Amino acid sequence: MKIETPDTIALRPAPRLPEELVASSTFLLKRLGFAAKERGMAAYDEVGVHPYHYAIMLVLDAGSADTQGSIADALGYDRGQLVGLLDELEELGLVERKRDPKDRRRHLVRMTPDGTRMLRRLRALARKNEDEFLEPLSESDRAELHRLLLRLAETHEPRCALSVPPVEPAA
Amino acid sequence: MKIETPDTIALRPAPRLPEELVASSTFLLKRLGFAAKERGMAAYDEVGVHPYHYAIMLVLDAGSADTQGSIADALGYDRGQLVGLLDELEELGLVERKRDPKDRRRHLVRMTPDGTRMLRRLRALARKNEDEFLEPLSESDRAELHRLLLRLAETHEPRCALSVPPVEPAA
DNA sequence: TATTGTTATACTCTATAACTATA
DNA sequence: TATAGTTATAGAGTATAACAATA
Repeated sequence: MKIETPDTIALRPAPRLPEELVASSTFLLKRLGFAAKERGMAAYDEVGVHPYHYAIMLVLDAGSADTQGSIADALGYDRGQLVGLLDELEELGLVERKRDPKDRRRHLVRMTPDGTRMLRRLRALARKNEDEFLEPLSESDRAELHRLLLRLAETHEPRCALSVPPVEPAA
Repeated sequence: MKIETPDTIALRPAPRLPEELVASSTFLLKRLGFAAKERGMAAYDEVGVHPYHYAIMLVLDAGSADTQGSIADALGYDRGQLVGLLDELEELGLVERKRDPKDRRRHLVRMTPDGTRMLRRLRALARKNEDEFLEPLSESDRAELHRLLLRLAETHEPRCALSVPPVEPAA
C-alpha cells in the first residue's frame, strides 16, 4: 500500500505512529525500503527508465551474465518478466539481443553504445540519489549502516553475500 | 516485483549481483525491506491477519486515534483502503465500529475483548519475527542499526520522529 | 524429455474519484 | 460547502502456467 508521503502531512495535528512500530527495526526497514524505492523510481523516471532497467544494465556492464536466464538469476528476477524489461530496453535502443549460435535457444544480450552512455548517466543519478537519501548520516554512520545492512543481507538476500560462502571444511 | 527467495537458489552457479548494487545502502534497504515484509506477512498469515491489521490494532490499543480518519492519518494509510481493512477486522470480531453520537458522520472504532487477546498474540509473533530477522546481529549492533534507521526515518518518514519537532524558538 | 525464451491469463494491489450522509 | 466514510472502477504490478523452438 502506498504510504502517504512526507510533504503532505506537516500541518495536521497528526496522530502518532504506535511507539512499538517505531521501535521495530523491521518496521523501519519496510518503510525506508519503500521510501527508497519510490525515490529511486522518481529519479530514473525522469530519464525514462526504471530501477529494474538500471540493474539489468549493471549486470550487462559487469559482464557476469549475458543470457536472459543468467541475468534473471543474477538479479533474482522472474524470467518471464525479464522479457518485457528487455523489450523496453531494446525499444529504447539501449540493448541488443541476438541468438547464440552455439545454442540457438539462448539469446545473447549486450548493451549498445547508447546503452553505455545511458548507463553512465544512470550511475551519476544513482550516486546522487544515494547521497541525498543518506544525507542525515555522517560518513562514519553511513559506513556503519552499510556494514549492518550487509550482514543482514547475507542471511536474508544471499545474492548480496560478498564472499562466496566457504565450502564446508573437511570433517 | 517479487524477488526469488533464499531457499531456492542455494545450489546454482549463481551469477552475482553487480557489486555496485551490493555497495548501495538504498539498494540493500529496498531488498531487506521487501524481505522483512514478506516474512511478516507469512508470520501473521498463520493467524489469519495481515501486518496492516496488526498496525491498526496497535493504534487502537495506544488510544491515540479512534476514528477512521485519525487511524488512517496515524499510519499514513489511504482512508478508502482502511475501510476494507476494518471490514475484515470486524468480520473477525476483533474490532467494533459505532457511530459517534456527537458527530454522526464519524465512526468510533475500538477493539473487542477478542481483539485484545489477538493483539497479545500478535505482539508475541512480532517480537519473535523481529528477533529472528535480526539474528545475525549482536545486541549492540541491533541498537546501532535502530539508531541509524531512526535517523533516516525522521527525514524520510516523519511520522516516525520520536519527539514532536520543537516549536520554532522565540526570536 | 528438458531447457530457453515468449506469451497469455488471472489475480492482487492500489490509486482515483464518484457517491451518501451528515455537518 | 465541506467532511467522514463508503463504494466502484480502472490500472499497474505480478504470479502462474501454457507454449514454441531447440537441445
